[in-house]
Amino acid sequence: MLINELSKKTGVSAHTIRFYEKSGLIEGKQDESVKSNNYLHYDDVTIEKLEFISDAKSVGFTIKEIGQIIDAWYNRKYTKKQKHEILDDKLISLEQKMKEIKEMKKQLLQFKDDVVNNKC
Amino acid sequence: MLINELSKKTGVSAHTIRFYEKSGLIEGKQDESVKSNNYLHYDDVTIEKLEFISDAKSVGFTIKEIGQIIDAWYNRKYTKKQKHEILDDKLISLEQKMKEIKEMKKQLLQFKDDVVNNKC
DNA sequence: AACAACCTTAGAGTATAGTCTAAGGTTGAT
DNA sequence: ATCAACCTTAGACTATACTCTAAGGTTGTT
Repeated sequence: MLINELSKKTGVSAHTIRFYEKSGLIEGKQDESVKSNNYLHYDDVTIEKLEFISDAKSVGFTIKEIGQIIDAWYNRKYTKKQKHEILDDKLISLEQKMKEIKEMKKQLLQFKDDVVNNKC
Repeated sequence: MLINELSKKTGVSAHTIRFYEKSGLIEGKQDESVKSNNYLHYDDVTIEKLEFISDAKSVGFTIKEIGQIIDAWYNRKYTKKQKHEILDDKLISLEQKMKEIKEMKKQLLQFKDDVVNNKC
């Protein structure tokens, strides 16, 4: 599919898709049999990747980190061991985020308590 | 205390402290008895606020959101009801973040599994 | 052939959150 | 009085992650 269709299927704008492509997160391929244009074609894996990118951004991963994860997932340039290292590293950072959120939750509940008791 | 001392006590640079002050997150006070300068003085509550800001940034809250929370905590411009609404709203967004992180964790574990089984 | 509706690249513009520099005034010790 | 070590404001600069515009080429239908 071409960029517009990919955009419609994922809800990600064509501009943003091109930005992700420049950033190395996704990759379209030219149809070798067509020489008259340089239109890029995208496959269903790219849809999966864009969905993943959206989720990964939500949890606070940067483009760079998302790139690492996608590489650990789809790319052939890493060994199994390297892939595990990358993914384990991200899993640890998720645990950290989780811990921070729990602490922030406690803090906000304390604030609510302070409001009730006129402590602020 | 003056800005440099506050910076040393919190680990937040004087530049960033000024940026937070401009953003409305914290507020120094001039010593009314001294007319020769316009040095701003900060109290211990500002230390608490800076520590809170750091934690709140870690969980992904924006400066604007952090400002709302600090206002709900310290400011007199809201009723108790309004303060609760703001804090409850942020608590809900923490729950949401937590859910997203748990899903991302599952996803990354699946990726690890795929690596093991040569599915990618 | 002409037209809409696509496609491309290059580069400018925006928002967020700092980070730094410059220019100038104040304080406190020598 | 002078000097280091503070303080101030204004504004320029940076990185991240988009978001948009311009200029030009291609495709498919009429």
